[in-house]
Amino acid sequence: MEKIPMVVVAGPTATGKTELAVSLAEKYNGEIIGADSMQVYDRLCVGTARATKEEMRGIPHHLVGFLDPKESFSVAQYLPLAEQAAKKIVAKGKLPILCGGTGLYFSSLLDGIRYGETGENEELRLKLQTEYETLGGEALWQRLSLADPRAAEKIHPNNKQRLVRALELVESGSSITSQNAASRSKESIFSPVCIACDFEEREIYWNRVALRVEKMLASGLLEEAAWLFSYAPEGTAAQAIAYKECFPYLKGEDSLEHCKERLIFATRQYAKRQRTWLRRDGRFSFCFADRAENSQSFFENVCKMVESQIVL
RNA sequence: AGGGGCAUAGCUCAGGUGGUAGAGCAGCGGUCUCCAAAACCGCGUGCCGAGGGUUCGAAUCCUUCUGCCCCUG
Repeated sequence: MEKIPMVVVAGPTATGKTELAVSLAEKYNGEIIGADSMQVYDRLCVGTARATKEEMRGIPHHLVGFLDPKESFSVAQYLPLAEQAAKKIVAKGKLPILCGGTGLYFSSLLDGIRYGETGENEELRLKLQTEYETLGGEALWQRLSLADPRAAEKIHPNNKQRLVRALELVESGSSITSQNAASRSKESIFSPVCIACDFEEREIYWNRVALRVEKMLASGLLEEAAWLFSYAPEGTAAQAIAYKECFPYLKGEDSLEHCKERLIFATRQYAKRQRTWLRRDGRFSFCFADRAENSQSFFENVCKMVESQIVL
């Protein structure tokens, strides 16, 4: 089967992915598919730095802002939707442009991983979470190391989330984590050009982050956070950076200054993890905006790269 | 002007009676196969303000200088 050509625009937050993706879509007759675990939510615009109507410039965006913030969401649900969207775009004779910062989402999509067969077992998971609290991580880890030694080897006893998930798989009898790696990955249906937006000078990047935080506050971040806090304080959406940091202020537990500072730190730390992910993925070429003379030449360089690697 | 206090990591600070320094935060590196903007792991990055003295040995004691803070006029 013919592979689907795709441009992937990734990179840490606040590096200009959105703008670049829209420009590429305009130039190459494309449509954008979001690859962002938080931008999927409806009504969370400011805090997730979603493209505004004006910024989209009429380019269709898929998998962005379509989900109620009360709903939980995960890679497993994302992958089939993204694949479907890509196929639809290609069927229209257009170029799919994947844009977003969630490494697990875009890497899994590009690798053709299927999570579907080993679904989650809510009841068992809750039980295991309780056991983690009462028995301790070490005890659960021992259990995992008997049932699935190879998985245990890779998971630290302190890592509650992964430990519980691995045991959930083992004890629900569906499969074991270490076997999944081989069986779940199929051949990728995409032929991607992968671009990672970033800034070479850390100081320049940090200034952008600080500026963006100011802009968010000016655009009504606190109001959005207050709404989310009353509407869905527990779900996946409430974990998002920006909202999470606003909550202590809204509850009157901390000053706005302090929350702002913590938001900046959290954003920087998140960006660091994103870079680690991108480096490890290995498919991405880093494009440094602060290395180009201006935004025009930056865009031209990216276009050259796209054209050299993809048949349009 | 006189008296007192403080100068230690990027920041906030620990370092009884002398044995060349350590926490938190920040930072850096990493893991990742259904919460991933999550969760987790690893790493101290230092002319201890400057000079002189006492001592085998000074961040620690003495002294001078510099800078900041407080009090009295």
